[in-house]
Amino acid sequence: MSVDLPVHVSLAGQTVSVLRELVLTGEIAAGERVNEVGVSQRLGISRGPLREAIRHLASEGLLVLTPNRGARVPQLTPEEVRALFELRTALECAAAALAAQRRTEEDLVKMRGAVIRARTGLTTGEFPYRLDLAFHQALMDAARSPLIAEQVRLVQQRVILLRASIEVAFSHEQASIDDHEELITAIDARAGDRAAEIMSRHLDRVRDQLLT
Amino acid sequence: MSVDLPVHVSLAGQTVSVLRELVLTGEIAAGERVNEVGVSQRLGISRGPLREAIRHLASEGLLVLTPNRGARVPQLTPEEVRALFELRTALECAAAALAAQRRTEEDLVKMRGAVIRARTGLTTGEFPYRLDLAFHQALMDAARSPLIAEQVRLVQQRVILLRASIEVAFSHEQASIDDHEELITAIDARAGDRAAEIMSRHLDRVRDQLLT
DNA sequence: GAACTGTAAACTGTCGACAGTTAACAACTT
DNA sequence: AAGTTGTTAACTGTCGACAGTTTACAGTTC
Repeated sequence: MSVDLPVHVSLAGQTVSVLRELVLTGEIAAGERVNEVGVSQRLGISRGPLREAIRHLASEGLLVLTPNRGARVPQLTPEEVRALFELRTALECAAAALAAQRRTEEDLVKMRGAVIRARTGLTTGEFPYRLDLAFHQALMDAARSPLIAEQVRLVQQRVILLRASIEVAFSHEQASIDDHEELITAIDARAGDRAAEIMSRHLDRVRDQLLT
Repeated sequence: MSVDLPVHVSLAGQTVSVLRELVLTGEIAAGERVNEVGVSQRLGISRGPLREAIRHLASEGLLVLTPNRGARVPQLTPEEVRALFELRTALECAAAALAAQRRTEEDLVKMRGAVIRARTGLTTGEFPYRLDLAFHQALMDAARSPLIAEQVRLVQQRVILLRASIEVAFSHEQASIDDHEELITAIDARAGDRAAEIMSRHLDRVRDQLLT
């Protein structure tokens, strides 16, 4: 009988979570440098675990390292944003196609639920991108491809980093939800190619929103 | 006038290269554990930089970490190999389609050169996968998508890790090169969809070779 | 002889200090 | 006043040592 309780998480592991939140919420702004001694003292730990956390986030693309000059939060150029979305499109289109092959009825229920919550959330003024992510997450679950899912998660994180400094218009959110419904229809019909196409158009639109 | 000379590379950075080679060549076998004190002494460095290198390779999937139990070289199950190739297919099919859009005449020359070297290399008995990689590299260059290229590099590394303990038959190499020539034809014709299809079939075959 | 318990060795996680590099500022020169 | 050089402060890179955890083994019990 295994009661998985006081899982001792290393300081480095905890620090990864803390730092990630600081970066994603914009508390550490884009372009800002991460001072090792300063942050380690502020967190009450030594530099070792903090360094590990910094390196970890750098490997996720949430920080960029410069030799002898430490880490800073990246501010992407439009060209880099386009490259990021080429990667995202490759991954999520493939996932959409796989989801069309592998989805169960339960997967469809979850995806529809995410869309409904997004529609109601639009009016109640919840964080829109959280609701958007919930749908994409449900779709990834349906695709049943753990490695693609992990890479999608990493890319989406970097997109959130972009959004930290951008306001997205209401009409755009509306259009995204419409895309999601189209996607569900295609995945329901097991039309993989069409699902991939819709996803591609969807992500092109999202990218252009972020580039304005 | 910039003369890029004694670029001081950190110990951690050098160690990443050294360790990566040890893992990819199979000098550290699959399943084997990486002892921090042992390896650091063997390399003549302290545990700090080695730890950073280990974490780095872990983020690339070349090592797996277990809390309080260090790092070992992963030995993938057939299921994990399939998942890895789903990711690879997503990335390389997208790259093939992009290459069909963006390739220049120079790109085509380089890809053809890679195929020719592969054919001659087959008889002279060079490392086959090196020649295979050269083609895929040329294709990635033609796609001009730096982030996809980086991810492809990481996935291919993990495939090399698999190959470290597998012998590939001659006929399989032959079939791969044929696929490559088909790919060049499609990319030459700017037929993105067909290029993606060929790549998909190609990778399915490679995967099945590795799973035997 | 098999299963359990307690102890010791080996290893990972963390810390504080020192060394080397970079960047900013002040003083000096033209 | 602008440019250059020298100095200093801040920060990253590296190291060795200590603390806590895991694992292996010996001893004990049934």
